[in-house]
Amino acid sequence: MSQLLAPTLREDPKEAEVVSHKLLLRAGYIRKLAAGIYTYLPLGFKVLQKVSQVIREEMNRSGAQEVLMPALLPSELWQETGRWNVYGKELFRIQDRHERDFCLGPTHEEAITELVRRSINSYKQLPINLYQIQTKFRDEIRPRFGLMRGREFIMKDAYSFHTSKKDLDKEYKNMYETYCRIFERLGLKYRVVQADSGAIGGGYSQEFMVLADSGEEEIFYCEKCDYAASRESAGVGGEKIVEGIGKGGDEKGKDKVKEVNTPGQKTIEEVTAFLKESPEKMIKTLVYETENGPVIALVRGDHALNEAKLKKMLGVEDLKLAADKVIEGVTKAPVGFAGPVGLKGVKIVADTAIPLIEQGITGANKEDYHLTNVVYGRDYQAELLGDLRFALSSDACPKCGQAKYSVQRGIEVGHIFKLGTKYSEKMKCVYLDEGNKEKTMIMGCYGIGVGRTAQAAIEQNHDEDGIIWPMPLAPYQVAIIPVNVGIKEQLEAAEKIYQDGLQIGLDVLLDDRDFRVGVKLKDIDLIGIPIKIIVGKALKDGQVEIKLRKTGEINLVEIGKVGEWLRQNVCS
RNA sequence: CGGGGUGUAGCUUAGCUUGGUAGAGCGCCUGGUUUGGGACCAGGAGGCCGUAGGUUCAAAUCCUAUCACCCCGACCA
Repeated sequence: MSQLLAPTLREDPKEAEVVSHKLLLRAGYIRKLAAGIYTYLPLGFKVLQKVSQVIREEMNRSGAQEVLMPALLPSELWQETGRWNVYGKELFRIQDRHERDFCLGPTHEEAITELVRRSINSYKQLPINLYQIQTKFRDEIRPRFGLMRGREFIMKDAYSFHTSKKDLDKEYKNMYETYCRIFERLGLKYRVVQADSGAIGGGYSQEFMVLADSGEEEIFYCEKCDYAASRESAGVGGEKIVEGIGKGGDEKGKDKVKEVNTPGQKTIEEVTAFLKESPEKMIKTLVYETENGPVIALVRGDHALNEAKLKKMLGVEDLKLAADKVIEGVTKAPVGFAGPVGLKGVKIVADTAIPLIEQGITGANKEDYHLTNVVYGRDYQAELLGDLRFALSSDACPKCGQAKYSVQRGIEVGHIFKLGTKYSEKMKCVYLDEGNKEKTMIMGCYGIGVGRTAQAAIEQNHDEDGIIWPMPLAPYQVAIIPVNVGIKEQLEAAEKIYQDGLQIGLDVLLDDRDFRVGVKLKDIDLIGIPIKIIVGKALKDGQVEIKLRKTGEINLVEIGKVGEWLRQNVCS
């Protein structure tokens, strides 16, 4: 240890905000080179290797084959799939001396598809699952929290190729189980959630979330059944799509629409305050632009529209809130007074909560006026009805109908996708089937953030003294601490135990630094080594102390039996 | 990209309002005393005060620009 580069810090570096980041820095695991770009010091690198090793073993066990692809990728491949243009600013682009375009790979669908289409042409060679553990590059809008969101980070990515949807389903399930084994072996508390597949695209996808309060995402899950989803994709249960309403029969006893003057009152807050009404009665009218023209989306005043859901409902690629000009064009009124009543020639869609508003309030499409007593079906009608809003914890589970969601934050450490033919089609990744027919391969893709997983583990396992590594992740499982290296017997005994530990095949660290014990113990605790073997006073009785980081439990063990103790307590 | 904030020694920072050429704690080096949970004494090394320009007799301090980093929002493993 006296030679190990593990520069521990007594104070928190000010660049860090979350505990896991502070601890990685303080305990000498990583050092920052630039925003979102880190050097892994010996300890940090060792932890990465531990994570990688578990991943590797489980992936291999599941039949996947390891490869290593280039990080530097030619633009041509990305042109083929169209992602050269779609990926946007997040892609690190560079040119070589001949001014040819390249990028630093943020993910490798193109590269792997290129490989497979060139080397596989028969159904007999399928299915196949190839993976790599490699550095990825993404020019993140905002790198943060150390390894949580870097611009350069290490990821395991796997890609599978199949002849049928059914075969993909089978491999997807296989990977799902593999991931469960990986995160269980790493000793992490996690949950699997339904996810939005985002830019990588394709169909079905699930995220593996490590539970932690500092997580960037909210997980909505049901305590009754196994339903869990990200905030992005959590469904809203309990509200039936109301078909019956609106064919003219249901407005008995309801007042006529009334126009009210609301000078300058534009936002939901302003209008509700002005009219002394609650936001649940408001029909929020949002104008969006899509590649198929403008669309009006309606959600309740106290709900937030989920653009991902809207996109899916409309089946469009491009979606953004309309510019003021467009809104004025559609509603013939200044921004802030839009409403669905009387609008013609524009597609209107609504959240399922909308028809349930008995007598709503909404913009009059006329400056400084709103309408009250608006009734769905009598005064306006949506072309499509569906779940369009972000779920709230008060919403019901869409799967079993349980009345309330539970919400907890989590860190996304793994993501599995059924890609389908999104890439293979564009890149003509085909094979010949039994009938000598050319078919497009069906793909799946499976990622794990390696550094992120390590950091997430710290987030879950630490105390005020530092990190408490789960055994499989610890850079060293055991630290041997001679209390005073000046005392020959202590140092020699420690060295002997060190050698024994190595022999058993453990990662052992000998703290031979000429410091006071207090300093050494503090450092080892900060670093998070699960087991300390303290060689000190008890040596004269032929004993050493074995102390557990997690519980503080101390065992006095005879020096000759240390090897046996370790075999029993660490190796198993 | 928008909003907020910070740049002074390896780390944490004082000084900036009210200009006069930099101070502390920790760490590091030397010697000594210590030695079971971040010891003590003595001595020492280390900073063109983020960078560039300007104002001034004089700038860490005032002004302008620029860069870097951190935090909050829209994106993602």
